[in-house]
Amino acid sequence: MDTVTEIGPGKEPALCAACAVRNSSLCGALSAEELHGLNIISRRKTFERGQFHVLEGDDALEFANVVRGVGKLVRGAPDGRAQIVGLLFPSDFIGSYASSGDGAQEPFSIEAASEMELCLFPRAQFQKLAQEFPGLESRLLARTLTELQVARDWMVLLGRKTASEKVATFLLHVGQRVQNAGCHPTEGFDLPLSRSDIADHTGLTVETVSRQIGHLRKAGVLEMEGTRHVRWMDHDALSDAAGF
Amino acid sequence: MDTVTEIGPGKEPALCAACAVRNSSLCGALSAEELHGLNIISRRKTFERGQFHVLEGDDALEFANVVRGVGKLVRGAPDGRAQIVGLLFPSDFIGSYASSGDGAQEPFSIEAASEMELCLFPRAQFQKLAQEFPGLESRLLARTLTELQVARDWMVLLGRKTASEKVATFLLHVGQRVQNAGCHPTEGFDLPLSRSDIADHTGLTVETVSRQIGHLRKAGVLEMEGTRHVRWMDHDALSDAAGF
DNA sequence: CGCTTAGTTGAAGCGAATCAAAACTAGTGG
DNA sequence: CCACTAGTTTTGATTCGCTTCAACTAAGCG
Repeated sequence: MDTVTEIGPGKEPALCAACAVRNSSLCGALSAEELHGLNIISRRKTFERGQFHVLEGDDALEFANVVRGVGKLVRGAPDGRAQIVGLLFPSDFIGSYASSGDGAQEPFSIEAASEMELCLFPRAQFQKLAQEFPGLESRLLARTLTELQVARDWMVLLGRKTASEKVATFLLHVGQRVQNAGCHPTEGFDLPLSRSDIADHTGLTVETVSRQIGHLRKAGVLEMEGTRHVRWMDHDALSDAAGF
Repeated sequence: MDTVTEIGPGKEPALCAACAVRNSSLCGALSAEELHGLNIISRRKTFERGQFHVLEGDDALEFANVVRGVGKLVRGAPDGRAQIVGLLFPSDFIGSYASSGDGAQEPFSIEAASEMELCLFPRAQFQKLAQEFPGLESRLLARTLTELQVARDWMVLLGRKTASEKVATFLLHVGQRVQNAGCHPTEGFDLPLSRSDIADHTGLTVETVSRQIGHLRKAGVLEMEGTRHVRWMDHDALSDAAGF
């Protein structure tokens, strides 16, 4: 549960042109020249489950793309309460990019939910690139708008949905995201989050999450193998259970 | 409770250079030339309390700036449950601007919480302007990032705060926003939202909101005149009650 | 002044949290 | 391979905070 400075294969030179998330990430729209600019300033870093990329309140020094794995954006209270305000999947961009202003603070911690690989860009250098290539900023705006939409959708869940609706919605969303990443539509997937993470994302407790998953299984909406693998989901029934 | 097509003073020509929110809004960073471009395409429209600017699912045809009053971003469920996912104060920008893609749908309804005046820009024309003047897009990005931060902060409230913390936090936030707009720091203000709106924003019921405000008053944290006017707040005590 | 809507207050019920413990998993070392 | 430990998930019993339902009060408006 500590910040990682150097792990696994450690720093690796980035090879943007051959990158796994090249097309779906921010980098997708860049020309060869622009891509080269990114290539020079980027480096790879791997995180094991539970390790932090940044901590709430740290100085923001880097931007990043998720290359592999799943991450959590966590806001924590001193008394132990925690809320996951967003999930990070491959090709997602990390960091509150604003063209002006440096000395920014990280608004939440970023923790690896599974083994996770990031492609890091030093803040100042990335900002300079973004000013040279306005296409980068456009794409950042589009991504930020999507994130805002996702966040507001989740606000509806947190404010107005019941426990069972929350869990059903969560499974539906994660199922979609995971399957998009893997590109195989209907054969099950591994949940990237623990029960405790699901609780912190849905505003529930571990016990309630566990019970609600149990209900969905008994109702035949869902079939699981172990605690993490979802074998299949009745998408329509789950969609009903998710409730609007 | 219907969409308004033409009301009050109705369409007015915009006079950007003399606009009340000229400096704090998106328009603040524009040159005389750019401002002129906006001036030509914009028009003013006034909404009475309860009237809608757009409805969830409508085609998105316009962007706007809030000039006066307060608005609500509302997502509603068929069964009557509603969640306010954001508030609009003077100088706030309205509309999910993405440089590409037209045919967008409004993701939520926008309703006037008090009398409200907007400065409207036709979608296509505004997009063209934004492409000509990249400074506009930069500022849009900065604003969108702020909104995202606000939304995520609110997720923490919805997911993990108690009823009394929610209400205290709400009062603190609205107090700040209203006083920023008016620029008088410590002499009380009018709540722009009804109890029912507060409930829909905090994920509570009207009754609970009412009771919690009552508690805060009895505790001497807050003094009110009627149901809408806050005479003064013990900022420190309220901040404690808001809880992190 | 009566009518309608908004806000407050009280009593009862319920959904999710809390508390407690058992079942299961995964990792470690003998 | 199994015993041991630590962590996660499930299950059960109980409690509590908020909702629901209902009545009442205050405020706005013809």
